[in-house]
Amino acid sequence: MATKITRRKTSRFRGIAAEERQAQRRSMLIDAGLEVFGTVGFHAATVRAICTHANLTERYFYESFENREALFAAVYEHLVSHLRDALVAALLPAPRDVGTMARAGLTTLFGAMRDDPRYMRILFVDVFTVSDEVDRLSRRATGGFAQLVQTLVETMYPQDRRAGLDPRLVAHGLVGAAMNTVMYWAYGGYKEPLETVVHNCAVLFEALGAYFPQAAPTKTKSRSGKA
Amino acid sequence: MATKITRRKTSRFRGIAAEERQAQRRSMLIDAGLEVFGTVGFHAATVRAICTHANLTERYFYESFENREALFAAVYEHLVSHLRDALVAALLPAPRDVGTMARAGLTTLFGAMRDDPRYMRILFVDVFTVSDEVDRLSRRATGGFAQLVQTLVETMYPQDRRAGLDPRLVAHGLVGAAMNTVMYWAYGGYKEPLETVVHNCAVLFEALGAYFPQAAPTKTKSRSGKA
DNA sequence: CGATATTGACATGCGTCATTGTCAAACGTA
DNA sequence: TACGTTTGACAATGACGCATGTCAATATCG
Repeated sequence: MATKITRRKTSRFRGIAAEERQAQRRSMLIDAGLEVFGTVGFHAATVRAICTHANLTERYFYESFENREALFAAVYEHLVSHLRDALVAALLPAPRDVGTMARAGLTTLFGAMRDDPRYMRILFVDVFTVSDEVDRLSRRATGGFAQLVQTLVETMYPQDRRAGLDPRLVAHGLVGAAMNTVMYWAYGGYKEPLETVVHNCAVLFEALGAYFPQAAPTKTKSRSGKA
Repeated sequence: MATKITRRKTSRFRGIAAEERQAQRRSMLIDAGLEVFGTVGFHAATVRAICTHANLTERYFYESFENREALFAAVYEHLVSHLRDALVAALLPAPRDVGTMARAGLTTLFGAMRDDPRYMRILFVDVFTVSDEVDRLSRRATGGFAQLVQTLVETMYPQDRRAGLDPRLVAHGLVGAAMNTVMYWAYGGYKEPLETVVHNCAVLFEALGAYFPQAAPTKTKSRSGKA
């Protein structure tokens, strides 16, 4: 063959480096994935539809992602980290009070769901049906949120006040309450004001904080036999 | 062609009437649907696999069901009505006390989930991703359970004690708590005893019963500012 | 300008699965 | 026994979608 090999450093196209162009395409695909997965659901989402939304051809899909499942995982992680950041930002400056913190967190989460209903479909519905691997991903994520709630409860209330309760179970219960509340809200078309929904969910957190059935509160109080 | 037409009434095969045979096949398909949908999930379940499990050929599938989705709907309704019956049976004889009734109901539901984990996959996971029609089905079903909880709460506590709360929202929150609790339990391999899980979930019901932030309880009690 | 890199539109191969159809064997009844 | 019914095994068809490949048009840079 030809002995002379012309090796050219291209690396720039429309003024943008190759690496950055690729990163942009990946980002566009994640946006498109959010749109398509979040509206028609994972199983009805075709690679073609995603690429059409991203204004890219299928070749570029496989440049950034192994397959449809991999894109879903990326979208999912994207949303989770976004929510986690927002949650932390909302909780850090809040007063160290269970009710107030619950309201701050729930306001952030519920607000995000109302602002972008596509989140819900991805975070709470499809994620469990994509694959075992994505399922594990979601366990870690919701476990992380439950961990947050658990830490909050454990910090707020000393050991002796929550005797007989398993903080992990309670935390997952509270997380489930929030999830189903927001889903009900969404299905009804977000009729109720955000504050109302937050309030009705936060009450569960507050009520638990005020009520520990087997507790030995600071003030002597007869433990009425059965709960 | 032949003028004589031999019309024979068969109607019996292996001693069973045609109608009953068909009903049996339908029932076997529902059982197989529970097995396959409940293990690999709806989207990975093929008609062939279902028929294999039912010991029937594909022809008989379409004799009883329009398509895979129709079978799923039938399986779903089957499970829901089963659970509803069990729940009513558990609640009717129970004392009219929120904590006790919650425990009775949760014990029934959680026990059913542990006895047959396939239920969970169908009732709480796949049902939202099958189709819009099945989705509506599920809204009605969970709405029914929430209605039950709501009625319970409204009966137990008079209007003035739940001022500021929307019973529908609270009920959906509690239902979500139960759902996520049992899912966490299942994912962990049902390590904790049933009573423990029930207790940690029932506490949410009880706590709410004992705590109405804007309530004006019968006994005068200083409303200590924050929870 | 000319060579190469990059892109976009589209085609192709491949496998899977739903759904219908074929056919012979087993069965029940006259 | 003889005939129509019921059943089970399996083939045929057609649609769909993933994943890869082709090719011309456009952009970049020496």
